[in-house]
Amino acid sequence: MPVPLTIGEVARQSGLRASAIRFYEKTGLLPKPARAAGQRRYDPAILDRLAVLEFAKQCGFTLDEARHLFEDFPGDAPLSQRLPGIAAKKIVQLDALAARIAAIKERLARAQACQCADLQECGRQIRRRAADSSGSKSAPR
Amino acid sequence: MPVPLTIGEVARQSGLRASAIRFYEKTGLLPKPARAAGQRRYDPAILDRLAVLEFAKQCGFTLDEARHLFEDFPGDAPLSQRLPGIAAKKIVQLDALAARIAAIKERLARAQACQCADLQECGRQIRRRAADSSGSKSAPR
DNA sequence: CTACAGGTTGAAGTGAACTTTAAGTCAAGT
DNA sequence: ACTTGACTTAAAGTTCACTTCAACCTGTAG
Repeated sequence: MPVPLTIGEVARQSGLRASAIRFYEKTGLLPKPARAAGQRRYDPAILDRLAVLEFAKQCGFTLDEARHLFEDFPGDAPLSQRLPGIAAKKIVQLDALAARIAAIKERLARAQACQCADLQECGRQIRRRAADSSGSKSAPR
Repeated sequence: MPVPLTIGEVARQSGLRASAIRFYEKTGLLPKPARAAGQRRYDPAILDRLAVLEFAKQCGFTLDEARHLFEDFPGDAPLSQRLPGIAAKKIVQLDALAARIAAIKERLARAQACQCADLQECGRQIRRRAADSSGSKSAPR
């Protein structure tokens, strides 16, 4: 029988706040632990579970997505079995985000080097470019 | 005298909702326009201003940052004069974000290919790696 | 016995960027 | 006169991931 942890000890060891742990439990991300005199007592394995949750959060999953990561699979399936479907979508999103970042850097560089006489002209040029790129794609006949 | 636009027309032409335009005005991002019978009447130049605002938003500036972009400089200075200070910081942020994205993709790929027997082992390995990379950097003596 | 550290709860608050709602005004068309 | 559509306002609601609050309970130390 592993030594049970109080919520405060789990918080210390995981780096989370106790309030976050309670919140995760309330929203179904964590199972309800045993109680001693009304207080939560956690199996140390909770720390592994929280690590997986942190991993998911750091990968940009919402808590809702993380819940699916836990719920939609048989009890102890490893990440290699859980991840494929959801991770593929996430990677597409990440690639899109990376592309956007590159585009933003380009736009910032351009704007910094603009030759406009005043701010209104900057606005006009931005509008012109927006109209160009959304209106007709490359070759109007 | 340019033809004044109602808020609805500005909304149509800018792609924003009227509520957003009112919100921007309330929070000081847009000047208070003239009124006719209580209704806002905009100089079409507002569209250029909104374009600059959209540009700033798309570059990842918060509305607060955008406000500074407008306020901290003499009336009509072009972006080339407004941008340098704030854009440099933003580019650093963007580079950091791009690096994080790359790191996330790597972590996702790793996790998809993990050899763990069960989810708890995944958690253990994540914890081990986290401890490794934060605890001692590269070479403990 | 009392103080105290830590735990418990539900409800409300946070911040960003808006949207929605309710109730009202106004000018033009029929 | 009446209806319609677009506008006006302040206030409250939305989403996400929590935190903070107020009021309470419990085991241990002195």
